[in-house]
Amino acid sequence: MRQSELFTKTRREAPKDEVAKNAQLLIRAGYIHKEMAGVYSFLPLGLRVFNNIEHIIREEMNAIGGQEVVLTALQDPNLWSKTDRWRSAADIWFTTKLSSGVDLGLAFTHEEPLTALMTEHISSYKDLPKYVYQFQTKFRNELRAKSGILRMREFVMKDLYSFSRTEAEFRIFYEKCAAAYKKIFDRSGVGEKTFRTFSSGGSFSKFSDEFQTVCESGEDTIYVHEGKGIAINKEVYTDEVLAELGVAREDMKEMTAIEVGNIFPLGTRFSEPLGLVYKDEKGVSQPVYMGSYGIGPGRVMGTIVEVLADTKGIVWPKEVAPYPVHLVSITSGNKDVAMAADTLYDLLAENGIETLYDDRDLRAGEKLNDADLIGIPTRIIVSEKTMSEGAVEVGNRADGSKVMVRESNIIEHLSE
RNA sequence: CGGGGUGUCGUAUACCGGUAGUACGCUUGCUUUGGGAGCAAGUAGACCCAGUUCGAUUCUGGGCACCCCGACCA
Repeated sequence: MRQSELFTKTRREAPKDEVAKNAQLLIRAGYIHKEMAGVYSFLPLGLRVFNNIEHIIREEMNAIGGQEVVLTALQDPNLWSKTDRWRSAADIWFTTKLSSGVDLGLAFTHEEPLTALMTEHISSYKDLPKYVYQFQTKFRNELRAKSGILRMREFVMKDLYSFSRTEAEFRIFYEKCAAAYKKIFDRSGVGEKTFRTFSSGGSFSKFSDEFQTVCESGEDTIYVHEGKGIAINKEVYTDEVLAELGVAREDMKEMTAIEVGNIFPLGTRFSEPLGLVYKDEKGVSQPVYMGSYGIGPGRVMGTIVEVLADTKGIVWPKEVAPYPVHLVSITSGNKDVAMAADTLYDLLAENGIETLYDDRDLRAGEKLNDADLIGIPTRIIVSEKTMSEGAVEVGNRADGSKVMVRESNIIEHLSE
């Protein structure tokens, strides 16, 4: 992608009404646009990052047997009445009406519709277990949207639902999914700071596991045992829980964190009222044992920015970066440099290396500052200086290191 | 939803009961060119509705929007 063609522009200053680091940097670098409080559009670079995160999640969900679907955002209140959630969740619903006057809801989660849907496909123990997931827009009427893209009113969530015969069978998948989540956060570059955290189960169950990324701008307080890698959410931080997890209060460190994912047992909370049952080996009807597993790719994106950005701008890990390589020409008005950079851009493309190419006719300072802000991991600079050495400069955004690489070796160097 | 705050060119800011200024951006020209360069000439602005006033961007009231703290958060 030639930067001269990219419709988004960087900004020197953040909008005055954005305080969250993630929003300030993502807006300045042209990744997102604020539509209104808690509602953001994703622009070309932002969408690429979002898609990369989605891709990681999709791969890991497929690897544990997930089957992808897309359910609807418009929801039938009748279904929600069966689980008694149409009214109980009223404060979070965005609701609307058909022209006939019938109430509709905009989905804020999908237990009800998916459970109801599965009754058409699950009837025998032979049909289980099954794992179904989607990336879908959720609408939540949060009383207060905040923290940029960390808490939005409209956002995409990956939600997976497991359908198992028994609690024991459910538990096996639950642990598999926890391991998959670990991989997802590792690949997203925040693995080191993300803890599986013992938490309350909200209205669904006694407990759940949240994945909490330690970060100053987090909303949650957790207690971490660094040696054992055990973390407990403040909401369930009791002597009883400490004893159960085999850790002592004095070894726990208080930290603030961002909840980037959670997994929890649903039991038969939804299968019973919605009639999702199967016949066991003896022909006896049994309710399906369910679990729920969520990650918001947008929130992961914001968290990466919060955790990894430095004073110059965003720092993307390789797998989520909008482009792996940022080619920057510093022409100083020299057409030969521009031509050499064009040639290198073509070479990279021929070798399947997706590149953001800053071919704009600007001074070096502006281009380099923009590159810092945008945060692509590898930067290649072509200038009079590098040409005189018959090489290009390859820089690392994260640690600031630079090496000169002969142009004939560049592809080999990048594929290392 | 309770409390607090803020609305001025595209962005960030200043001042003011009477002519709204600056920087960046953008346009044109010249110079410059490895860390947001210089000169010159342009471009563009008071959230909305009332009220007070000779006159309101400024004061008052209402609305709307946004931000922060709290509560809430499958």
